[in-house]
Amino acid sequence: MPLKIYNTLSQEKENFQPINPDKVKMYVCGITPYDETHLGHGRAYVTFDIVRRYLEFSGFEVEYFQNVTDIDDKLIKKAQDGGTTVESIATSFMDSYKEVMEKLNVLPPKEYVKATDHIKEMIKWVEGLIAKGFAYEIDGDVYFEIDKFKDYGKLSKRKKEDLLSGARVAVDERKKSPLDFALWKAAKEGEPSWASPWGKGRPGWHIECSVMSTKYLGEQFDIHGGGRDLIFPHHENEIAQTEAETCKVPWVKYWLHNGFVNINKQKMSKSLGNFFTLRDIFKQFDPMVVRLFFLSTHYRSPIDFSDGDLKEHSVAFRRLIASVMKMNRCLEFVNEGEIDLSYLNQLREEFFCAMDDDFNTALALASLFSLLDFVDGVISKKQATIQLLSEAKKTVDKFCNVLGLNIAAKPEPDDVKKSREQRNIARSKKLFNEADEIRDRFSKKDIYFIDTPYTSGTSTSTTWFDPSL
RNA sequence: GGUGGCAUGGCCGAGUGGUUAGGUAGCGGUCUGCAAAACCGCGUACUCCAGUUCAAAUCUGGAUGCCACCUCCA
Repeated sequence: MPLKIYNTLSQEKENFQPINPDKVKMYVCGITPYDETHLGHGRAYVTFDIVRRYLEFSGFEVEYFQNVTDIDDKLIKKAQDGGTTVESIATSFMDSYKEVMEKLNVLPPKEYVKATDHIKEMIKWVEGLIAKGFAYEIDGDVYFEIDKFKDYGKLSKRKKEDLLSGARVAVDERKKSPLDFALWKAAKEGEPSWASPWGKGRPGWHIECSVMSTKYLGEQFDIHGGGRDLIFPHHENEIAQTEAETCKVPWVKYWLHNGFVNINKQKMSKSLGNFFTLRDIFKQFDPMVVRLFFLSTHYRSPIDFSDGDLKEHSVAFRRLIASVMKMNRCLEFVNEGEIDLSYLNQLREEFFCAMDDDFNTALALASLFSLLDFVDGVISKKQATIQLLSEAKKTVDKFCNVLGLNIAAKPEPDDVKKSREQRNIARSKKLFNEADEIRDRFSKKDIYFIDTPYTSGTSTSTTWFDPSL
């Protein structure tokens, strides 16, 4: 089954065929590092991490870039209020972002490209648009003239008239159309600025993505992603200015947008005060639990967040870890033997079908859990074989790798190992009080001993696991 | 007002024109000394109305409700 991807541009799932058959070029709108990384960022970048991982798994070489908007109004304001510089704020929140992403097991892009490193290219680009008649300057500001670009609205499916009637913004009378957007903004007193043909100023928000994505990926590339909210105006404007400048259509072949994180069915936002940073959430929940929570809903649907949901996924994640540990341990005890692997093959097929269908991770998870059920059942009936467990393990590893779920077994700490063995000796001597005491002592520390039916001489296949990272 | 989307069992959440999603919670039972986050069994759900069809929760139309975007935002 070919990979199908929902394209916002066509509003349909399309068979995925990159421009170059072996290589996928992908650009995702990154953050403006003016505050802590929140749940919404987590969802977005986990989504595109899945896209990237699955494309790589499917045999493509993926070239993935993400931008950093390290100059903008919010950063300027924060710097002014805090008596510090835009640069130091941006650097520190960017570091924090990278740390959080690493915890979520999000693979880094090839490069995080910074807007402020590309000012010259942006100026050149704006000059080009003016020369081609798509842009005009007023008092040091440069605007893109919407009416010159015929396809305006093709991504967000909006007509200019509709946009005009619904406009909620105060209209700047100097602009030719209220919808014209800034390519270059004249500097106000005390703002960071760069010299340009139109005086001191700084780039508008949208131009950086056009300039940097085409610089690193070429004038046409495969995938451009971001949150749903970016469809309009950000991505719409990017298309206008890019296709106007390069005359190559389409600029981007597949547009992907992830759904939002909601709190009680409402969009999470600062103004509503229903805002959660990942750093805070990680104090209570393992990052892999958060990742599992994201994966349990299709990436384009809104996902409602609550404490209870994370608790449910904590249980599910523990179960996953417990099964994996059990599998590993039993592998040391079981014998050779032929066993029918057709069910495993079926689950593999289902898993990859699900992923091929626009990255349906929620459905793919069902295959993962069915596999755990199957293996746990076989173990508990004492019918496992080396062949089966090693195949199952390989499969679980593969699934988890595609999903970015980190299930790597931690080395067993010395005290755990010692106590586990001690407990087994106690059990063999039928000193059950002592055995139970040991198990209870560790379960209080969130470390669990689980017995399985396999034994070999005096040793037993009791395993341990610690569901935290 | 315009545009897009959603309504599924206690909760979360996939999906298909007729056959078990899955997770989680609950109930009953089982094994192993016990325990388990283990095993076995248990829920015939799909907003409402009309239509298409042999058959619709799945397609069409309408209604109702909810959400998002149209302003910085993942």
